Amino acid sequence: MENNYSNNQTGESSGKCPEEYIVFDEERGEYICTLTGEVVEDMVIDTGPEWRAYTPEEKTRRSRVGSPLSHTLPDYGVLTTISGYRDASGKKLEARVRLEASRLRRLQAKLRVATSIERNIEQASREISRLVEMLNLPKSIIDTAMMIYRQAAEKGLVRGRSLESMAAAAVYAACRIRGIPKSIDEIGELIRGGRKEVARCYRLIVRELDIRMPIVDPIRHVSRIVSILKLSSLVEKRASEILIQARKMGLTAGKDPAGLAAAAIYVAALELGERKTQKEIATAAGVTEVTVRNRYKELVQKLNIKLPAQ
DNA sequence: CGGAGTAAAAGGCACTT
DNA sequence: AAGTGACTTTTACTCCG
Repeated sequence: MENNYSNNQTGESSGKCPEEYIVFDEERGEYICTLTGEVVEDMVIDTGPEWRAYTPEEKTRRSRVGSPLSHTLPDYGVLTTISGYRDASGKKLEARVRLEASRLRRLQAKLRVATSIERNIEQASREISRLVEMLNLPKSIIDTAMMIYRQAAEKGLVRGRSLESMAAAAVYAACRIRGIPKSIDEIGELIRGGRKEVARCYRLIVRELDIRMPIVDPIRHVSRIVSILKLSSLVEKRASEILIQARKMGLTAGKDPAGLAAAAIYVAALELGERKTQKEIATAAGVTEVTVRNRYKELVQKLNIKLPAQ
């Protein structure tokens, strides 16, 4: 799996609750501190229907529905240019006129590129909206994704790649920026290229546009997984504690946040007698059993967690 | 079946030659 | 630009209670 969890900004400073760790939790409408995991401020915000984004019926939405992509790009390949050094009747043009013609030609070429980019962006907008809707993401993601896509398009990154994949990558990037824990797979399932394509385009975007990408806090995965498995909020709380502790010990750098969250939940559920199988947790988190095992073993060992006798 | 463990594959990143 | 190494997760097993 793509290993972009690298933790460059290892801000492991143990401040009380510095402002930069306070983060808005989209799914729950709360401000939480990612260091302590506590709710900083309870703000009842109506996030509309989006709050159901992470429920089990996700599965049922996996089907490929939505408007089919149209291949009817206007002007596809058939373009008019102001050409040559002869006029309509075939006479050679004199120098001045020729200069004028070449100026127009350049202008037209520029304009053509500009409008073709516009058209491309417009189509991408449809695709992005479609993805955001199918993933039940907040509408505001569309704007973020569009910003990213626009920059990519203007840099000419879309040329030669599928618009679909680039749009999907923009959506994923937007989620990352906003700290929404959507996986590349979830987005990849909705397009033809699949996860691999999305991942490739995403990396390209990040590299070429110099976007500094915040790593997704594993704690953000916790509430999602917990709600899928219908575990108690005690488990959620305890799992967050474990993750905070793990981060302090530098166990989180370079690891899949979803895997970490899954392992923490597994441990927490075990401790609190709300046992779930590794398999259940793994699939809910979108990782493998083995990953859960590895992470969980590491957590138990390095954090000296004593598990109740089974 | 759930859990534990493992070897081998595969992916992606930071290096070098 | 291909090669290498030190990572990761996944796949596909085996073994145990």
